[in-house]
Amino acid sequence: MFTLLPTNGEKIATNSMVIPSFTEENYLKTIYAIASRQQGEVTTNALAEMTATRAASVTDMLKRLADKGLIHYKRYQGVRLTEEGERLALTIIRRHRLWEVFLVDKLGFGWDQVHEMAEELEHVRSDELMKRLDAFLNHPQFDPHGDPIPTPAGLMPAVTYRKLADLAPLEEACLMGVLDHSAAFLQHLDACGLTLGSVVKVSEISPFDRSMHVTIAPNQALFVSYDVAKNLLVSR
Amino acid sequence: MFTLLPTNGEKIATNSMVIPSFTEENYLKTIYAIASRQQGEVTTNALAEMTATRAASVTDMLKRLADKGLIHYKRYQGVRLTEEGERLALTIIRRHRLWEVFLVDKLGFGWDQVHEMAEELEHVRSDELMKRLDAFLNHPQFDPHGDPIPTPAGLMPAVTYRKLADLAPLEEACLMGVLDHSAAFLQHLDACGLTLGSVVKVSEISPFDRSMHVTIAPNQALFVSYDVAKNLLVSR
DNA sequence: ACTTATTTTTAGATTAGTCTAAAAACTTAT
DNA sequence: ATAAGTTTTTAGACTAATCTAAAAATAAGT
Repeated sequence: MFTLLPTNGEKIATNSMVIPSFTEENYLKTIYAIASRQQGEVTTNALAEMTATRAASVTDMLKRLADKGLIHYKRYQGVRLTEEGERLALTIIRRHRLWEVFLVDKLGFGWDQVHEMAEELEHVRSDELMKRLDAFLNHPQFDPHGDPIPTPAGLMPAVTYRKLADLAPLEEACLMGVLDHSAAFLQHLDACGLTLGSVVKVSEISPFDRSMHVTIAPNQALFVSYDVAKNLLVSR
Repeated sequence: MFTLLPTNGEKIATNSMVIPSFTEENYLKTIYAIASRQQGEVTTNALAEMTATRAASVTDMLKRLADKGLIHYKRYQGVRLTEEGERLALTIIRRHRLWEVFLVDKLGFGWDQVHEMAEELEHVRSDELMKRLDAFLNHPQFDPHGDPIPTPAGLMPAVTYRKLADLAPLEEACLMGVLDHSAAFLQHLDACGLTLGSVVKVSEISPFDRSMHVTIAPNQALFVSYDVAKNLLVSR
C-alpha cells in the first residue's frame, strides 16, 4: 500500500499504489490495446507507431515502467504488462469508456465525436468520481462502440462476437460493436442506418467481392461491402 | 489566428489561439484569483505561495507567459493579465465551475468534495463539451459555492453581495455564497443547517465578539460567530 | 541618506519526456 | 554460417517545469 522506509534504510515499494503519470497511463493503455489483438510480447516499434513517438523514446519509457513494476521487460524481447500494469491499464480504459457513455447518452454527442474528449477525461484520477458516474449512467456494460467496460476492480469482461463478414447466407444476428473506431467508418454506418442493436439478416453474399446483401429491422434492404462487414461485430 | 511564416521568414504570431499548457493554465487562473481580491499588480511571492512553488520558478514562468502575450510583466514590477490572458483565465474558471455544478447536481457530491476533481476536469479543452455541459445543467449562473460562472466569451458577471457580518440587527437577507471555500468551513455550514438560498434574519449582535443570533427559514434560531459571518455572502 | 531587510531575479542543476544519430542485437536469406 | 537487413538500444542533446544558492533590485528604518 505504501512506500516503507524500515530501520535498515532499504526501500520497499509494496506493489499497489503506483501512481503513473499522464504519459505513463497512455503507454499502459496502448500496450494493453496492442497485446489484446495479438499473441506474445508487444514490440518497441509497434508502440512507437501507436504513440506517434520514436522507438528510442519508447525504450526510455519501457525502462521507467519496468522500474515501477508495471511491465515485464527484457531488452530486445518486447514487453508484457504485469498484473498491476494490467489492472491500471483497465482502470484507464474503464474511465475512458464510461466518459464516452456520458458524452453520448447525456450530452448527445455522436459516437464519432467522443474519442478525443474521452482521451482527456480518462486521466482524471478519482475512484469516487468513476463510481458515481457509473451509477449515474446506470452501470452500463458497453461503451457507445460496443466495447465492454472493465469492472471497477480492473477486469475485462469476456465477450465473444463474430464478424458480420463471417456469417453465412440466411443467418441472422444482432449488431453489437465495431472493430474500426474511426470517425469516417462510424459516420458511414450512420449514413447507412446501421446502429448497434439492429438485427441484420444476410440475404446474399457475392462470391466475387464477398459483399453482402442484408436486411435490417423492418424490411430495409442494404448493401454492405466486405470492408465494412469485417469491421462489424455481431452477437453469438 | 495562426502562426504564419511569410516569404521573408519572419514569424508572426497573431495573438489569439495561444494554447497554454496545463501548468500555464494554472498560473493564469491563480493570477486572476489574486488580482480579483486586491488592488494593483500581483507579486511573484504571492504567486509562489498560491502555486506552492518557489519564487524563482514563478519568475521563469512569468517570462514564458509574457512571451506568449498573456500577461504584462516588467521585472520587479509584478504582473497583470492581458485581455487575452484574462479571457483564458475566465475560460478555465468557467470550466471549473460548470464541472462543480455537474458533480453536485448530477452526481450528488457535497459542495465540500468537488474542488479537487474540478481542478482536473477544468483542463479538458473542448468548447463544444462545455457548451453541451452548460445546456445539460440548464445554463447555471452560479456554482455550488455561489460563485458566478463566467460567460462562454470569457467575461465575469458582476455580483454585489454584502457579508452577513455587515448586516445590522433586524435586517433580513438571502444566503448567496461563501468566501472561505475550505472543506472544513463548508462542513461546518452543513452541520449548522446553513445552505445557500436560505433566508436569514439577524435578531441580535453581541457587541463583545460580534457574534450573531440569526433565525433561518421557518423559525430556527442559530448562533453564528463573527468568523463564520464574515465569510458568508448575502444578497442586495 | 545610508544601512538593513525583503523581494525578485539570475545562474546553474535536475527530472520527465522527447529527439537524432550511431551502435548493438536480433532475423533472414543465400 | 555469414552477410545483409531490420529492430532495438545507447549516447548525447533539447524543452518545460521545477529546484537551490547567490546576486541584484526595491523597500524600510533609523
